Amino acid sequence: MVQKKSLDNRSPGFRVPVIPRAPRSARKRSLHKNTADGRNICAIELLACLAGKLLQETESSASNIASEGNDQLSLPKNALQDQFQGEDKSLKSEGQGSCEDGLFILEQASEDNQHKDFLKRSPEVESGALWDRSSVNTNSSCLEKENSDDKSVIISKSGFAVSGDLNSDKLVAVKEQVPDETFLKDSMADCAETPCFPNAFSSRQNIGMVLDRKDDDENFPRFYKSSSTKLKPYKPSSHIDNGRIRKLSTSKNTKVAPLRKDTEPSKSGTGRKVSNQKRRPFYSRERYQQHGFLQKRRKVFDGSCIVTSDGVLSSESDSTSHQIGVNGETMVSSLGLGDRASFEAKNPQVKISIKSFKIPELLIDVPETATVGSLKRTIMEAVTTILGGGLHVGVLLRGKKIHDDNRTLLQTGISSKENLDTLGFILESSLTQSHPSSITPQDSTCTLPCHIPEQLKGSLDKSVSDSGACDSASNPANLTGMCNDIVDSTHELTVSSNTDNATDKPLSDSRALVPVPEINPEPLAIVPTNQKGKHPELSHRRIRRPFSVSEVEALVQAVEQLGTGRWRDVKLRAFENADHRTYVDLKDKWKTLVHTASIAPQQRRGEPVPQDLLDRVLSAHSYWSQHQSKQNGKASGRMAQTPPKMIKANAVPENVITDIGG
DNA sequence: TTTAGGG
DNA sequence: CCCTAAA
Repeated sequence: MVQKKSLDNRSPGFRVPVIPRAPRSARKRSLHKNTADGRNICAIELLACLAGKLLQETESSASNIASEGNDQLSLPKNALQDQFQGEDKSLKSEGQGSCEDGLFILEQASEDNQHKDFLKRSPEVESGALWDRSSVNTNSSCLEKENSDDKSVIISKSGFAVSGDLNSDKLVAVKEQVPDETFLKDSMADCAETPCFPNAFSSRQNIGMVLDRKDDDENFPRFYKSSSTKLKPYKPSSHIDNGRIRKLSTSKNTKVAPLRKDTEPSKSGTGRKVSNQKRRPFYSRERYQQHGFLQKRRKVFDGSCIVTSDGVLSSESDSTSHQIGVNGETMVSSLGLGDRASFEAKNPQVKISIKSFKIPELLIDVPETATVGSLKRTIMEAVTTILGGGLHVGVLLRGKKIHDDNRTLLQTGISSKENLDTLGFILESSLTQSHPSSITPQDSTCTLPCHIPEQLKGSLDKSVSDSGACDSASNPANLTGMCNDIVDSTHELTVSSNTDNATDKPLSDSRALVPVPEINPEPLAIVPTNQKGKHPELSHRRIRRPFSVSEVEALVQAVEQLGTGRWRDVKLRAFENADHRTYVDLKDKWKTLVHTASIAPQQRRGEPVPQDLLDRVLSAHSYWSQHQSKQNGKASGRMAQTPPKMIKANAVPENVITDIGG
């Protein structure tokens, strides 16, 4: 996108990068929502768990569909209804709500076989199509109402959105009514050989990504409280009109994006406001959240098949080992009830089943005119970037992080049943400078292991606070609803270069990503469904968006030519279309660039900036320091006389320090 | 609004 | 990135 401005032909221009959200900048804002949320999560997961069991039960009795790796668990309508009754009801009704409630309905008229087949070996697996499908399937299995010819699946964007009435306790109770483990075990045995899911889902950690929109604080509460309505992904017109949106969006840079494609570039403005008025790339926020999306799937584990709802529940068939279900950020485990004796006798093994990992929050910025296809790719890029950017796993036991990597599981207590229940894993971004803040044990707001790591909280908070920024973009429907065929050729959203570095390795893992929910092929008008403006004061800090190398390049070039002190011009010149970059940002960036260039490479952080660029930074910096850019610029109107780069390069020998990096 | 700097 | 004093 962006980069319309020709940078003198010399600059390759830059593209607005898709930057994975760096947890590092997690701002701890109010945590008010967290507590409640955390509870709900548990409730949700519990319910999901229940559903899983029920499902299992139903399934087994109804003959095994396991014939060929069908990952789609179908759950007879009745079963669900009966079991959930009230909850179900509320759920459904909620599901019918507008997208604001985070629920979508998926009309899916396909046969299991198709899906199975698809999942098994679809060439699209790599393209992201899998995401769509898997999402569908995954979700389908959660709450699926099966009809003779078509199914309606209620999907929760942000997890199992059961009614707000449910609380942990209640759920716990419910859970206990579920068929015993043995039963489950048996029923699951049938599908033991079934490749429950594509490779990605079985042997390696599953990564679930929840694309969700958190428009504003209201969302959380609303999400649970729900009330009414019919289902539809979104209503293009039922909400605020564009004008309204725009108005609302102007307050802060990171607000809602206008739908319209608009108009011509505003001639003068460059500041945030102006930017907003101009075409503003819709600001999307995909965040994974701890709501724990309802993803139930089967897993084959040494002949046993575990059905879990995000790790809430897992059963083991192998008495000599433990199986631990991992769930997203936090994972829950349950130790089989098998006899311990034989277990200890042998060389005990701790089996850990990671149901899914949620990837850190993603922030994607794409133009309104971007196609769904490109959006998909963008997301994929972002995801791979995150994965490749250096993720490491953190192990939590009883809410505490285990730092000693050399200790054995036995030593750390991970092998003991009691502890397994409190075992958790968390993905942490290496990009995050933040020291893995140890999770506070007190976090366990709920009875069950539903620890919410600080980081998570942070991001949650952030999302909440950033609320305004999100919007439609995250509307799942927009993300995956469309088919890939539309693979467009518009490169508007080419992902930034900074993804390059990391794309390699993770690529292969991309399959493991389990995006989530979504769907509903509908026009993707990006409709900011929420009207914010609620708590302006909560207004947020803009999300951190590291400059990509190309951006830096563009900046450097512009400064070389314009000099420092003319940020507005720089902005206009090189970042006119980068609405999220204000001249202040550019100025700040330059500031940091200068600093970066002055320090040893080892001290630098973040995506490394090519040394040559840094050299240019120093050159330009020193040059303009002596040449009062302002004066020159104004006076000559053109700085031809004071050619930046080249001249400096030669004139300023200091630059030669290049390799040293300062 | 834009700069310039400190936070 | 944010916040602001100044210009």
